[in-house]
Amino acid sequence: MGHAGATRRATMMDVAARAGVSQSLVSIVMRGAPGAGAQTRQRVLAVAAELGYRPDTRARLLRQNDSRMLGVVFGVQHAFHGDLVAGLYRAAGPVGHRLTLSATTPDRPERVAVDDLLGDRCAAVILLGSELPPADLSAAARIVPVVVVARAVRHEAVDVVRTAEAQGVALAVDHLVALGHRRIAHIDGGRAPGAAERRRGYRDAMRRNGLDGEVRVISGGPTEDDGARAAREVLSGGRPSAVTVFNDRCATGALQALRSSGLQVPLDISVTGYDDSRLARITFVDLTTVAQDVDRLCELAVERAMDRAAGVEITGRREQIVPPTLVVRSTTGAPVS
Amino acid sequence: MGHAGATRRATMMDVAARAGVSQSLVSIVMRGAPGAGAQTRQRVLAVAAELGYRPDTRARLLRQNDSRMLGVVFGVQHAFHGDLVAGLYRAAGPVGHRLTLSATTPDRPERVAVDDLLGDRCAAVILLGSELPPADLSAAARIVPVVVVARAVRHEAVDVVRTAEAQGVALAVDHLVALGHRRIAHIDGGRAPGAAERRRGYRDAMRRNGLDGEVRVISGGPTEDDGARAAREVLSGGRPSAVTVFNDRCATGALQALRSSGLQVPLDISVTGYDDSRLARITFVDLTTVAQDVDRLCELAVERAMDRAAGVEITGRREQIVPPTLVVRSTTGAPVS
DNA sequence: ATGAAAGCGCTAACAG
DNA sequence: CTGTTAGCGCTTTCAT
Repeated sequence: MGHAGATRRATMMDVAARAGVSQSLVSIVMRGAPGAGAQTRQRVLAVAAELGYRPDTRARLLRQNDSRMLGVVFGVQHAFHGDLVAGLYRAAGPVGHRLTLSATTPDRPERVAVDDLLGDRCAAVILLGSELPPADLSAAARIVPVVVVARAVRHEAVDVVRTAEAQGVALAVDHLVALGHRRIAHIDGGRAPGAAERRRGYRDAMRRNGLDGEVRVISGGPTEDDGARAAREVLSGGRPSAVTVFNDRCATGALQALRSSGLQVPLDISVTGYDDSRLARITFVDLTTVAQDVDRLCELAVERAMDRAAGVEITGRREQIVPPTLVVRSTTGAPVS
Repeated sequence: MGHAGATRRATMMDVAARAGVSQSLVSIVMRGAPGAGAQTRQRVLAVAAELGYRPDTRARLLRQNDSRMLGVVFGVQHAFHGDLVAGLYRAAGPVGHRLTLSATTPDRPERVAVDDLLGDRCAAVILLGSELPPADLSAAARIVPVVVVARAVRHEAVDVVRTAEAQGVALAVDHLVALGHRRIAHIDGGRAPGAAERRRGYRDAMRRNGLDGEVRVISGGPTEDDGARAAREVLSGGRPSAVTVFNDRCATGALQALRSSGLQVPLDISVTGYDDSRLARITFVDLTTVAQDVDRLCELAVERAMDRAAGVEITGRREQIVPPTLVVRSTTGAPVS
């Protein structure tokens, strides 16, 4: 057996008829509102279960005209976005909001994903790592409140919640300096999101530690292969005692290349990553890395989205910046020097 | 400025009033139906754009009472599910169906994700790698057609679309045998989904190749750490010349452990993975692996879901099995022997 | 080519 | 405690 096929789904009317009550009473019972007798309630619930009845969320929202629903655009093949989506569910549930997801994929550009959401009458939309051009951002923001997470977009019409990227790299540099390192290089992320700010964070931190003369940026990228390539370049130019890397994937690639050229980590060279992704936590990688505060980012994003949707007056900056933390593992140590 | 805040979203009525036509005409124009003058059409479209108007998908579906919408439950932190979701969008778009996503996360069990979808009046739901207990599966299937993808659930009420897991490992074994290997071990996935069938595929393939005596299964698991642990065990017991591993993550861990104990891959030992994940494609991993046919899996899943939703009579088995392919890269080669 | 009116499944007054 | 009624924003006859 299985599902009947083209059979109509049960409605409140069906339940009402079968339970011998009015449709409004069924409504009251289904949403647990006060105003129904205990046994009526029970009978209705029994019939509903028997019929496999589920209230139609859309009809409900349509009527209430208050969607209490947040749209989320995310890259379904982007691991960090997965962590953020999980955090958003955690943040939205307790405050009574649902999430409706719209994914970007290689064949489904962000514009399409956002468009989809706009038809869903979300109270607000949250864009993870948005790369939408300003014009599209404006267009969306005209229709619904827009909150961008984990991307430093500069747009007067949208709210932004993101990590203090520069500070993350600074934490890594300070940690290495405290261990006694001076020749600290940086493998950057090229034109990847956040790369510029992390690069700047490295430069500033080096300067702040009086290491202007030691600044050395090697061009890398977001992938393992970028890291491996960059590592080979690092070695070819008077080896530093430590290197801060754009992200964990890139750092993993660099680690691999470093080790396969005979170096010991962290004995000969220390390495830090960024993201605290699952990659970094693998026992034999065990990478010292910078962790973004996912829960905090998500809480702030949901809160801001709800406030905008409710028309709350917001004082202060549209950009909220969350500090990262350093997770020390085993790829950093004192230099032998 | 940004979004006005608690302002009401524009409706068809607003557009109609501003354009000086009836609401029905706006409806005709917005969905591109025939029956509107060219200049009227233009004026309406102009007003809609000016007002930032978007038709309400929910109201539309509610009225049409034909959702043309497929619900998808997926693990948002599961990389392979990301690939499948991308494939589902590709498959559903051309046949005029939308997707509505509901994610499982560490705090959001599959039951909750499915429940959410049931209120959305999807025509059918597609469950990726479902681990729902039979009772829950039955409950869902009573309400809406259910298609499970990438998991060999055995349930009379649901359709299944999955890869011929056993065949995948058999491809790997045959490839190794063709290269001249005989001592081929298998690092399994423990109790992970698909592990049992892949283990069986290994055993059968060995037998078919007359290598019953060489069968050796080492208990592993789905993660890199599992692979590393298993690899150390492999080495401690009379080293095989090749090993087929449960999945790419596990294989990567095994590779790492093998190499760090001084072995050359594939010179001293060949290794195969499973999944053809991004991991396998990294240049310095470059893993020979088994690829699932994502597009085919998704096409079949969407087709089946639509057929069930439309009440099409389905003859033949409820389970559709898609053959995998072997992707030969550089972790396999002839044994030195 | 255009408009009026009914109703999708539900919630929210309001009556009894 | 229970039923009646009026929409939410849209599509869809059916008139005009």
